Amino acid sequence: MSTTEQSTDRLGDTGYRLTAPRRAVLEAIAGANRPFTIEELSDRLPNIGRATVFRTIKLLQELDIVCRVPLEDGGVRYERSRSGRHHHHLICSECGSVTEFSDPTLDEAIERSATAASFELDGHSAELYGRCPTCQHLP
Amino acid sequence: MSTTEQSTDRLGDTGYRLTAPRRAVLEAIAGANRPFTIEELSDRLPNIGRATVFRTIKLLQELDIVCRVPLEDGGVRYERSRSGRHHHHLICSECGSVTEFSDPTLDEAIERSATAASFELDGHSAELYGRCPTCQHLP
DNA sequence: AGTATCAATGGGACACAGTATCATTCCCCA
DNA sequence: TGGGGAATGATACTGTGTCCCATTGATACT
Repeated sequence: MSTTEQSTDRLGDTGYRLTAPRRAVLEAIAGANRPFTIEELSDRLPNIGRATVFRTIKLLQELDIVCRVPLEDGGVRYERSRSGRHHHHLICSECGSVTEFSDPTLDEAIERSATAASFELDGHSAELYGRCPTCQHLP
Repeated sequence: MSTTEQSTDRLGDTGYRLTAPRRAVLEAIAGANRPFTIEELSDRLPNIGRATVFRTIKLLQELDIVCRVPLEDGGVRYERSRSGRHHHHLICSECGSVTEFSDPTLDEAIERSATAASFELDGHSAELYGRCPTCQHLP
């Protein structure tokens, strides 16, 4: 079963309607080979309203099908979530690639920090910026 | 010595000019009692161009006098940095307060995650979202 | 299958964050 | 005290995201 099929199933299962625009967005995301902006996505879907693209991406984030990737310069890109679960990002400043990783010890350290400050933790974000293995040896 | 004076000194020491607009921004920041947006800051400084407010905040971030606080909903606020050093944020979703904290074990966990992925780390961000001690017992 | 309901859409206006340009100003040092 | 260069301000522009509202269409019910 393709990832697009998995995602449409997930939409249906959660009570959301399976509309043509949503299918089109899912297909465009499946076809993207690197993190994308909404503008890029919207340009690839000229028959679909920009507001709908935003709404669909928001929905897909809630379903953990897509994740938001905050860049070091304040910009934002989105990427299809590989794991569909909680994770963090390694973001290469050279090639822009985004790698997901999960690390329980990192999450534990975050929880300990919150506890130490008597803070009731709801969620967190952690992004690591640097150079991926491929880009380390370039100028 | 006031925090504003400390900051103007820091500007002078680093070779930046001490101009009237920069002093005004520093005073407005010192007078802010909660994290602010650029719009709010700009509104409080009607005689100062918006571009200058942006430029000054960017400069103050580089000098670790001000820090950028990314919110859970994607919005951004800024706050005067208390420590002037590397730190993370505890952001209360109830009252919007921002608490700085430093935790070497958290930074170490981040470094270990990068190393495990053969990633050359340049920087990172980590924000914790939840409820501060004061807001935990509210409805 | 036919239809009613309400979620979803499209398109434009709007809000907010941030940058680019460029003529003018003014800080600082010699 | 004057010259050079950094800083300013006004405006235009880009990008991200939301709001509104009339219209469409997926789903459930008969």
